[in-house]
Amino acid sequence: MNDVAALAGVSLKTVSRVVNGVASVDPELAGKVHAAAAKLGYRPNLTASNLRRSDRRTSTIGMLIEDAANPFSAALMRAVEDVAHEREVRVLFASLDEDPARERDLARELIDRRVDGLVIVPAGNDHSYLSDERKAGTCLVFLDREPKLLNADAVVSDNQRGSVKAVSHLLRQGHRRIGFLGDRPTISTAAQRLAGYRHALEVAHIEVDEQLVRAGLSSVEAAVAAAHELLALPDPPTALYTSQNLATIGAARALRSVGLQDVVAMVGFDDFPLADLLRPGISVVTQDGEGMGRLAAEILFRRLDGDESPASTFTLPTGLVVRGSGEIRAPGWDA
Amino acid sequence: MNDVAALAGVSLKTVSRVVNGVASVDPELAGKVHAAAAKLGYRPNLTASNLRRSDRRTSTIGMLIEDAANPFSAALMRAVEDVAHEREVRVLFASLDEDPARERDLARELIDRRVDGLVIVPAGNDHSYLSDERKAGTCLVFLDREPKLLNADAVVSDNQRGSVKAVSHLLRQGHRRIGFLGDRPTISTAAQRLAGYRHALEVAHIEVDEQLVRAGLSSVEAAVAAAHELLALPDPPTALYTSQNLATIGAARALRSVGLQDVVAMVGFDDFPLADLLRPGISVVTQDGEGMGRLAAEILFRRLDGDESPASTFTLPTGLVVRGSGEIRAPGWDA
DNA sequence: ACCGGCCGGGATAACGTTGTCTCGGCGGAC
DNA sequence: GTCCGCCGAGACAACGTTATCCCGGCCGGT
Repeated sequence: MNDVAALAGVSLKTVSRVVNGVASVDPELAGKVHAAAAKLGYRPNLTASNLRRSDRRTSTIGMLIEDAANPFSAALMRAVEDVAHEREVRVLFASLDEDPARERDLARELIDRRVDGLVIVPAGNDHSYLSDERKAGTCLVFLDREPKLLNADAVVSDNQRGSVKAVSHLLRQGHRRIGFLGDRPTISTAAQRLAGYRHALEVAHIEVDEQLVRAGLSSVEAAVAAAHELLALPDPPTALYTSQNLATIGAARALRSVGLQDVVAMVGFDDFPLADLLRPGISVVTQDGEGMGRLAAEILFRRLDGDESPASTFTLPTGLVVRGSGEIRAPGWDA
Repeated sequence: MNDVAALAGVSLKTVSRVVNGVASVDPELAGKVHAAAAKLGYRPNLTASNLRRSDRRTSTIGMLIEDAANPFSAALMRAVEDVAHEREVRVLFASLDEDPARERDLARELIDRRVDGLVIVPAGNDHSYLSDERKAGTCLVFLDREPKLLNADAVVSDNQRGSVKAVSHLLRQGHRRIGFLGDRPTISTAAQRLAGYRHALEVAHIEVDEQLVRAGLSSVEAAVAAAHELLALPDPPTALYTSQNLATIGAARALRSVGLQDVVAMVGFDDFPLADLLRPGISVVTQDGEGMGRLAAEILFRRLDGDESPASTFTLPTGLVVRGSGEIRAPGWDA
């Protein structure tokens, strides 16, 4: 910038003004500055600019997600990116792989990098470590899972109700022995979905058979194995509720490998591409990943624009998409 | 930092030393500094630190991709992130949606933000705008598509050979009328895949029927429509080669909607989850997205570590996964 | 013609940190 | 006992930009 000023024969400040497009600069001087900048290949240093600027904004937000390669996380990222892009804000991301320590370290680091705000799909169950940061003015929005031991905005799906929707649907087809496949209950969404399953059965006056409940599945392979175990029980379930994507895919795989896909009903939580092309199509409870991501980003930017209202949690409704697998009737049921 | 220094009764520089873990600081002073920092909730400002530091590294790389929500892009991102993470480097990303102007603007902006390097899945066909930046020392690695009018490293799939693999496989099942569905040929990978299709037919002494070639498909819906058009021809193809993910899904959808999935053969380029669960399973040519992403990132970091060897393009081989759809024989063929 | 106000541009400091230089103190050796 | 050397810590400048303040000139009004 110094060199540009020298070459254009103006002061440093005038170059700064021209670069920032301040209107009150003499067009002739501005032309000289532009010419000099072009000749020298001058590019402004946005990190230095940010350091000095009074608004202290980096035009960068951080996003901590479960795994960038996971389709649900990817949808959230893209939605957040789109909202940020409208404001010329870029996104710094990192995958957590469900590791609470990694969440803590990365959240701290991104804050130290002076991101304007942070969208977090948390891995841990204690976010009190962020309370100082929040007091210091960092904007935080939790996504998909609520914050624990911390007061902050959140956008989540109605996991429990979604579960109830899935299980009631199976109950309506006459099923009474419904298997549950899901992720580790330390993950709050997984716990809520399991709670919804229990609740739906309870309301229907069906006692939960703990043999049919397989939580703690964190891979397709684990889900396949668990589904096979359930199907091999002396009194196997006539339907499966798979409370997570990988569990759904694992169960679909397991059912097909033993040819039971038209016999055992199943409903999954969370949609996935091609679910409709399978035979039978997989019925699912849907959540609006794109909507959740957009909303989280919008809340974040509203906070950055000065919204000081109390933190709150936005719960987005789920839907039920009927494709065949969830409408398989229980044996001997003709309602 | 000033306040910490004051509270600890030491100089600014000593605080800096303690924060950066310089060994030669008196443990007693270090303790005081740590206590003061904790008391004041001091957090270092990494942007300022980076501005001043002599290595001029932001520990940030930029990544420009097609669309974060697209599974192939997502796999690339995750792979790059993993390599970066090992070096404590974070990733700033942006989706381009195949818009060359967006590519140019975002590349410039990320460079102005002083990312240490850039991994680009380019949208445009002229990267000469980056030649100044490259001369100025910015490290660039192109991913999935080679740079045009610019000398830079690249990691790509062997698209043409992969296409040949797919088409030859169909030829071996006796097919002579093979439809082509693909993306816009302005995208270099799409062009290479179309070239591979033409080449394979040429080698087999089969003239390309231009009626069977449908390029320019950029959505599942367009692919569905194009597939239906091909199937409605007076002399329809007996097999389809779909040279891209969305085209493959569109064709699978179209075939199933008219019940021809066991009659018309198909092979797709690029694998996708659940391809094996469909009936018939979809045979595909696979590319190693994770490997490509990792390699691109590794090349980038090698450059950042000072590798000055001439830029080169790394071409990764493709594989063929046989699942059923590609092994459907041509009518009357019993080889 | 003189004065006041307004506006464009320049000098200077500052943002929060680190590199460099220097100084002071302590210990060991002659 | 004195001197030298080494090591730990502080003072100061600098990174590349922008905010603030001020100055000078021009124009309009009296």
